[in-house]
Amino acid sequence: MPELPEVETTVRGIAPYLEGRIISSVWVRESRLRWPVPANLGQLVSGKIVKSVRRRAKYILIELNEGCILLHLGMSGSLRLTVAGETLKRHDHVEFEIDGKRRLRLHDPRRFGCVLWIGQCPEDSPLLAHLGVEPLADEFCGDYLYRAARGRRVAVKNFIMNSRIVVGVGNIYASEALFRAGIHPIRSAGRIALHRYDRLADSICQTLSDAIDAGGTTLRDFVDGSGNPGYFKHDLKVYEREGEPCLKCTEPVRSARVGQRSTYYCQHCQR
DNA sequence: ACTGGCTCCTGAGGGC
DNA sequence: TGCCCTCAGGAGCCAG
Repeated sequence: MPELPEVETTVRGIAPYLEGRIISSVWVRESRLRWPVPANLGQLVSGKIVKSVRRRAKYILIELNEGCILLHLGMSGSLRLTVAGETLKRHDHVEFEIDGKRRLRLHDPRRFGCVLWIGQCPEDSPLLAHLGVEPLADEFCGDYLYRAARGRRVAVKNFIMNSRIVVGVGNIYASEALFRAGIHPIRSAGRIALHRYDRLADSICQTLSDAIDAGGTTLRDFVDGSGNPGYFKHDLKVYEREGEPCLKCTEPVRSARVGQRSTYYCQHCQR
């Protein structure tokens, strides 16, 4: 399931094959994604030059010489570079042809993803305008989290998964970062000291960076732009390890529902 | 202003 | 073997 590291891995993988090139054709085989793929997507982007491919939160922005393609992988999406003639798979919903040869193909079984076109500056679009800070940016630090948490009673796990506060921390990495920081996932966000937020910010940053270095986490079906899985799964300390020994203290890892999401933690190491 | 719950969707896995 | 049920999850949206 694509979280920030998976999206970053995808962007790095496809950017060299898109930037400076022309989108020659577009095929939309299934337009019923999270929001309908614009019926005139082909007209809007065909013949346009790709200026840059970048990431904001978990959105992929393909900026053209006119307008911008906004993509989201939802939870089962992946983007692959391929060539004409490669067998289409079920759920290959949208395909872009680059320079008349290479193809960029969106595969998304659960259709939680989206492919939209934005005419304005992408950061001003409603989907991006209210997003919080990037966890790998300089302004993300313990002090920022501490200030944002004043007066908040929500569980800290939900707090760090709130994209208006900080983007890109999904369910897997939220559990992992809280374990690394020694903070219990259901502790109230407003009742955590500054020095513990310093540690949490470091943990979030470190966990995400490690996952990017490993090419993302392939739990079930994630593959990067070349179709390769990620290897961070082997580095997960608590996620999906219920009943197995904590790697710090050997107590069994516990699981609980926090905000309708499965959450993993160590009762002994996290307070 | 916050917070929690609902919703979209398909495929995997378990029970019988 | 096959059917039914539950669960997984990103994030916008809405009601309280």
